[in-house]
Amino acid sequence: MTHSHSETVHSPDEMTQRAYELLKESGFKLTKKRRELIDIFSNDQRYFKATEIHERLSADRPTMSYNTTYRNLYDFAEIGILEMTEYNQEQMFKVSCFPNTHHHHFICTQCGKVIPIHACPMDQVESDLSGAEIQSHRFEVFGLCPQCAQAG
Amino acid sequence: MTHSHSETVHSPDEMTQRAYELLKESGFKLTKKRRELIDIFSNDQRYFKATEIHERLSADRPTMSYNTTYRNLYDFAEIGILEMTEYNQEQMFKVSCFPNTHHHHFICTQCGKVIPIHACPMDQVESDLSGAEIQSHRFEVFGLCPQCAQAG
DNA sequence: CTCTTTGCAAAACATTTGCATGCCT
DNA sequence: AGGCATGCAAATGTTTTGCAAAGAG
Repeated sequence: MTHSHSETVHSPDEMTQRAYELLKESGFKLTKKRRELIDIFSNDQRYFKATEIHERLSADRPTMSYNTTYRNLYDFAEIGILEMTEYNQEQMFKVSCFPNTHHHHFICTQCGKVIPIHACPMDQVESDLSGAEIQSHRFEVFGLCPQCAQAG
Repeated sequence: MTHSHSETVHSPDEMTQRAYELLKESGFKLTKKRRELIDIFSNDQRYFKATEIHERLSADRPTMSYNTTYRNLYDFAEIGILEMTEYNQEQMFKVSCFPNTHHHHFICTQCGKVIPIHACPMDQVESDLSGAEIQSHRFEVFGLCPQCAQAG
């Protein structure tokens, strides 16, 4: 086990604590199901499909129902516990990077792992967009991570 | 009517001809329904929802069925007649930019209009991604276009 | 004790598929 | 004529909703 990209990989405990704080700040209750959900994301800081999450939660323990899973995933994304994006025609979820400095991601389309990208294109675009009201931007690079590229 | 961003707005005829060529090259037949579909996109070079397209096709003429609409939208995206992206939790479609030089877009989240962005961040990211196999990238800026910003 | 969260079931919605008929080339 | 395109209807898959019961603070 090497620690590549250790700059953005935090310990499960750190991520879990951060998630609990965000729940509290936003007035959500900390339930057993939510703890299980947060555990999955904290222990594997990559992108998951909603169905993958639901399967994991159903594996050994009593199932978390689909609607509760979805409700929590989307709620968590809204309050900043999770990052959400879409690729391979699927909605994907990952625990938010922490600390939350602005950055972008390379995302492995096979395993969901991310590699941080420090360049941000926004400083070069303002000139093209005078008069427009910028709300958000998205910059993502997709491909195979070094591990998946070797395996394939 | 001013011609802002005229560099990427081509005449409906140009877009239509280009679409017909792409259909032919890819072995698809040019049907009446497909011509209607292409007309909509050529005459309004912005992003549309699939449902919006379907409604337009159903407005005065005999309806194009949903499955034919979807089949064609996704087929057209695959052969390069359309560009496809996702925002506001919806799959959106727009006629491809022509000529097809590499660039990115500001997209108005209200009306679907686009403004080209000429900067591409990819030249700055390679160093972060050694060992990875890059397949694609996505860079999009969202907000309100000058017209929608003023109206709102 | 109160209010949120959860489960269940069903609804809503978007997309896909199989198959018979119809239309381009 | 032959093969792709289309419509219909139904299946699929994902996300949402309403409501009663259970759990957290």
